[in-house]
Amino acid sequence: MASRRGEGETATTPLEPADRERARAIPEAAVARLAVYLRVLSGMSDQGVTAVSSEELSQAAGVNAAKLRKDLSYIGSYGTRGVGYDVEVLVSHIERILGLTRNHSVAVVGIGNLGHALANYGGFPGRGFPVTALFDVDADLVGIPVGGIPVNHIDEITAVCLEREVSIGVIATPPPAAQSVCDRLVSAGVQCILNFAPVVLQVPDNVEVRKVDLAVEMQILSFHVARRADEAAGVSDANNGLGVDGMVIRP
Amino acid sequence: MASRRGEGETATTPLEPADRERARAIPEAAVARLAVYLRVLSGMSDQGVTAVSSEELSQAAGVNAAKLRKDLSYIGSYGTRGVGYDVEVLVSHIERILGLTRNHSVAVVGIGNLGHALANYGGFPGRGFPVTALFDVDADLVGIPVGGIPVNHIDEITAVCLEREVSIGVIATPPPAAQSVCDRLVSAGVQCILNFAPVVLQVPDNVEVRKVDLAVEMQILSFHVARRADEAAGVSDANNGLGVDGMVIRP
DNA sequence: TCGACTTTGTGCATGCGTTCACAAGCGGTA
DNA sequence: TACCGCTTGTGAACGCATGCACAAAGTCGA
Repeated sequence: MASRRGEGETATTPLEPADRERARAIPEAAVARLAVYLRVLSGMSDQGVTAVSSEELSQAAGVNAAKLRKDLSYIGSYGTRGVGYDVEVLVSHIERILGLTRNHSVAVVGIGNLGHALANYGGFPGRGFPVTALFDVDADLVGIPVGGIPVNHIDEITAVCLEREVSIGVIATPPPAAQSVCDRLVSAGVQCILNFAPVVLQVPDNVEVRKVDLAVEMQILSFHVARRADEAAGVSDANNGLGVDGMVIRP
Repeated sequence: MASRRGEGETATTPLEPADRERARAIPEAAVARLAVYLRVLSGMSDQGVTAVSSEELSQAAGVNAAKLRKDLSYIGSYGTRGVGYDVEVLVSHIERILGLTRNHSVAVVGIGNLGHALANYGGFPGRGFPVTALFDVDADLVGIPVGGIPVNHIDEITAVCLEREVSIGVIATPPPAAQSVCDRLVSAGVQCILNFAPVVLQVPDNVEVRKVDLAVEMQILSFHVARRADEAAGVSDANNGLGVDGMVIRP
């Protein structure tokens, strides 16, 4: 209702000024890793582990220990020298920094194969992201519940998103529809979009877009396959010097 | 056929030594963007566009023009100064560099919601990635075709992957099964893996893994929501310096 | 209480990727 | 043919992220 994000934001954690400053300084890459640490830590917590060292945690998360410590230092100093980190403490601080103390309701647009998969994900791994709205153009789908949530028609995006306070929109439509859907989400006040359509979305500056592009991922892998094959097939190492260091290699 | 990658690699484009050297020097980030350029260019090609300038192309791809030119320079100099690039020429060179001249057959493991979606993707947007094998543990699924391909039991991974020369494995299983599936794929000779399971996979050095982690993506978005809300709610800018002792905090 | 050992937090250096700015090169035109 | 304007290709500067190495700080045992 009237709880547009305008003012007090008192509903959630206090978020002290110092943290806010810190949050702004966290490198994007570190944020992504924090999310991974959080998952690993949650798993440990479930198994009754209460303390962990940077070495253990880094190994479980598949990163360098120094990098992990630096990442954690971005959110504050919550470790104990000589001992390590308290799992619960770390979990709660990472959750706070990542904004997981709020409830982010999610809308999925495009109930095709992928949309179904997303709708059934059921809040996504771990708590925190309830899917509260589904949309599609197809009239045959409208009204039918998927994963417990009824599908609305795409024309209702604005109304429904505002009503249910959707903060994250997921686009799983065919490419041609993506930009139009994106525009509607934006006009409904959605400021974060996760885009699965292979399209470069145009959005205002105040909207954050992340894209998941399967074709691109496959092609990157393809590149590596090709590189590997070339290395193997081509003269194993007879790249007889020249080049290597500097990109430049002119004929 | 004896077309294992052992020797001449005569089946596909010649790939001259100079290109091989160049390919090795292409930054990972640039490879990802090349894939995007390729899609944009393909779209232009379909619409009958034959030439394009770096400015136009960069705008369509959502990147900086200088960056685009540098990215293209990694694969060679195929533009014409004062004119721009020939769309077809660029398409074919990017395809070659990305290794899309070969056929990469794909195996999807885990035919749940996501697996269904992937199987039905039908070769993925654009040509080049035929899904040739599906696997699941569930005996009820085995034998039933999904997207035209019959599902095999997970125990058959090695045999089937070798037989169908699978070069890319996609893991869409629940988290606990992911590592075991990964190991099987690796032992079947699969050197590239796209992992949708929220798990950090352990693989030998010669295997390339890319992961798509929805939870992480959502959490990154959540972080930005939180940051935005804080900026809006918190005294608009009264971050009156003195941000902790810490580093950074620029005026 | 003291000392030895362990692990964090971080200044610093290194390397990679992005951005800038401009010379080189090409087509069109007189 | 010679000039002019446009666009590419790239050297160089910059900035961010990674990794190293060590001092600071805490625990544990004697």
